[in-house]
Amino acid sequence: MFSIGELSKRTGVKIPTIRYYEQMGLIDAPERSEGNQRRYSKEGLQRLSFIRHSRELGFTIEDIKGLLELSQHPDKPCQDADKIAVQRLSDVRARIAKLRRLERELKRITACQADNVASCAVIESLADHGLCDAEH
Amino acid sequence: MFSIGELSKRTGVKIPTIRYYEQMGLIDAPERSEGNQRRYSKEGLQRLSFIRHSRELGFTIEDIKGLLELSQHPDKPCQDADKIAVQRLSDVRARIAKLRRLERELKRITACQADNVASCAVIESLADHGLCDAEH
DNA sequence: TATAATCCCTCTAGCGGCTAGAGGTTCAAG
DNA sequence: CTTGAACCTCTAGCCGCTAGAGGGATTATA
Repeated sequence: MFSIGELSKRTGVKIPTIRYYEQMGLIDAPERSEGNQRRYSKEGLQRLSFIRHSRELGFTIEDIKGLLELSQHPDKPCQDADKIAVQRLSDVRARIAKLRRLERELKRITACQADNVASCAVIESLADHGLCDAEH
Repeated sequence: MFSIGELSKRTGVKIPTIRYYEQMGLIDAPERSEGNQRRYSKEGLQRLSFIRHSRELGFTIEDIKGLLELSQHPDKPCQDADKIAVQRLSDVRARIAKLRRLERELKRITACQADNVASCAVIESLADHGLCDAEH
């Protein structure tokens, strides 16, 4: 049995966030001590680790609800889980592509050699979209 | 003189967002028509374009306030602007690196061949952090 | 056993950057 | 002059937390 603080340390999820997940229905309300403090079991720990890992991979709370639901039913086909993950993968790839374009432009912009704002490439580039190398 | 709708069309910034920027102090409150509707000048258009472009590059509202402030004072040194942009560049690079790690892991995960959840790689990988290829 | 330090509780509000909707007013075309 | 689109203000909601107030519980030490 862990207190919320211990659970937090073991999973790396902050205390208010754990309570938030409980509120959102991601984790079940755990047992309580006599003094009304939360007491978690090993299963609670595992479930929270699952959630944390999923969040790190960028799944939304709603995604995770679906994934958790699935993981509770090992006999079901896993296409749903796969679909969620594939969707995430394409999100991630799109974001990478977008950030790469930004990187290119920022790199160009920050090669500013001027002394004052009047001829500063940073300001100039922001002011005039037409100066950009690429669509973004 | 543009109405807010025209300004929106020309800049691609949605109407409520323009009003939001005004509220946040990013753009000055414009003149009004007799019937109290906003009327923008060319400068308003330029300023909003600047803002939009900056937002696309991921600068925060606060960053943009600083950049706009600078752009109003062409005689100032431009190191401040450069500093903001360099900071953004390193943010962007960090995010790209993180997303690349996620991509790798998601790619591995989504190569799921199983029929049911019990042996589904997606669920499995999320459940056990130890299975990950990389730190994230 | 007393007490202090640390933990935990609930509740409410705030963050950034918008977005949506209600309920009403103004503008421009025909 | 009428109609319909565009505009106005105001409030509340989105996500995923995070912070703080004002209190009670638990635990380590004296």
